[in-house]
Amino acid sequence: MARGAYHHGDLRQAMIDAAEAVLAEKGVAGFTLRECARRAGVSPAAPAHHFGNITGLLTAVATLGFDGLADAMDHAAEAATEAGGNRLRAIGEAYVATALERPGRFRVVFGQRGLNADDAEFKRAAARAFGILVRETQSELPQAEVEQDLFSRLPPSFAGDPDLPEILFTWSVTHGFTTLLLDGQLDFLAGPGGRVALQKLHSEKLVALLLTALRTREPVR
Amino acid sequence: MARGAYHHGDLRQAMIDAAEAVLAEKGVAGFTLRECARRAGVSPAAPAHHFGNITGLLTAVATLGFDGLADAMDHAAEAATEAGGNRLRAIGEAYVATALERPGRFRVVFGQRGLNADDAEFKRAAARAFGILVRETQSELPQAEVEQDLFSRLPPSFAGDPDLPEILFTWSVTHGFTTLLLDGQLDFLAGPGGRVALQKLHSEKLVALLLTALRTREPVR
DNA sequence: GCTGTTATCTTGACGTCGTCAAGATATATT
DNA sequence: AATATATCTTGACGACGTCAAGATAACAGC
Repeated sequence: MARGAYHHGDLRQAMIDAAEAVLAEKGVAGFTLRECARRAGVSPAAPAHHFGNITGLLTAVATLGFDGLADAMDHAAEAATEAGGNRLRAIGEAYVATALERPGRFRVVFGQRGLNADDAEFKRAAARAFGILVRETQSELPQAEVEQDLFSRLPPSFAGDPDLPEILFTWSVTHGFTTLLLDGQLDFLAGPGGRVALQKLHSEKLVALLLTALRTREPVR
Repeated sequence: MARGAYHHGDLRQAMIDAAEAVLAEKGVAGFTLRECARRAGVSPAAPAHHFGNITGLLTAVATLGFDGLADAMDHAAEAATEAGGNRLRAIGEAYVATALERPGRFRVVFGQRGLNADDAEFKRAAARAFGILVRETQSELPQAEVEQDLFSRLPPSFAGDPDLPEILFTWSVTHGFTTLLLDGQLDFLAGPGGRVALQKLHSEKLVALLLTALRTREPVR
């Protein structure tokens, strides 16, 4: 018998599914715990045993969001290697695509509704996603003699790392574009189906600019 | 007698001040209309006449947010020219600094609480801020023969513009870093006073990478 | 300066929200 | 079979956004 299969069957999973659906439909602003419970067919107080409160539910969704990003990036990088493509471009595209595919998750991960940042699973997923970004950014840097064990000493104290600027640069470009696109800030630039067109612009042009910056590595004043 | 000075004096401004204070203290998640009304010393229904509903109030704050960004960028660019500095670096620094100074405004502008995107003032402020970014990014591009009237045909239909990738690249880097910093995603990288240190990293390193990419303008595969 | 009009704010109420305490019910354990 | 534990319901509480109706203050026309 499956764990958690009592009255409902698997309320924990049902609540997460409902939460993702509500988030995708109504966004973070329109998200309510009661509606998720309603969709799962239980009373409003039922989820408390599984998640504590609404923050716990959102943290669970955010954990899935980080793991989804990490899975997509890992898979994309591997596929790029097999196809002879660039790995960093692949993970950038995967980042944007994953956010567009499951906007509910992404909005929770980087949204303003409170999360439980102390949650162990959440921290693990976040560190994993960031680790992939670190690894792929470093492998794109011109200096070949980069210490390979840098990833392994994550997460404690990344500050002072010589590659930190480039890592944050990569994340900023990718995350910034994704956020602007997903939040509709770029909608005025494009007509119908505009987000897909902008997504194409990202993978064809913005990633090229990113790679240029990383490979040049010359101080500019 | 000042416009809007009836019973309260100037409820519209008082509500906006209260909203910014609440946003700065409790973030977007903890924001309520009733608390703002309480701080302004009026009943919960009073603001309706000035803003319609809570979305109207947030839209007013967001308008201030865009105008604040535009003011800061404009001022920084002018100061940079006088001091012999780089204008695009200056507006990037101003973007980050403004967000850190008034996180409440920034969180509303780019947050998940609903805004009224049709509001005329809001659209004007948004177009103004974006226009500055467009202008300064273009002036950094190597091709000197850029059509100078490009800014003036904002906002309708920016799509298809040859410089759009670079413009979005600049915005993505700047906005992405600001968002990650303000939302605490980078807190694990730095100790106490870490945000200021990361802010310094941005202006010293990330902007340099951005300028490198813009000035090179070579397709990278 | 008085009166009517308009703008502003209060009052009271409605439905919904998150959460809690207490009780009911089904599974697990012994 | 009896007990313990996990799960869910019920009922309630205060707080929320918003609305309709009424009160109050400022303005406008004469």
